[in-house]
Amino acid sequence: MIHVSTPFENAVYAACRKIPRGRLSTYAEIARVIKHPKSARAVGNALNKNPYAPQVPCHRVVRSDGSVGGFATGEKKKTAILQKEKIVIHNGRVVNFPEVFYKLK
DNA sequence: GTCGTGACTAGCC
DNA sequence: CGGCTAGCCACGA
Repeated sequence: MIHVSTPFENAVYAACRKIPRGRLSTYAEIARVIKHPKSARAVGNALNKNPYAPQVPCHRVVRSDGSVGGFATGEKKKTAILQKEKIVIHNGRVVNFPEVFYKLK
């Protein structure tokens, strides 16, 4: 039995996939786009399952305060990938956060 | 049907 | 700047 994504999760993945390389977004932003502005936490849960990885760039989603946040395979891994995408991270924080931030919708 | 948990957020000290 | 609290939503047990 394959994992069945809920409409909510599907919406999260769809929004996340729109984030271009070299840019990033936040859990709150995705939550806002999918019409669940208060569900940033639920968004994190959906990305944690993320059956579409690495098709869905869930690593390009960080916290609203600019900190990297969590990652299924480790926060460290997430940071490494983001740095590959030319995103500058220092001490677990996105240095130029407002510059690389990709506003959805 | 109820409870606990989590890759969160905004507010307050 | 850092730490703590309450509120929020979806999901599994």
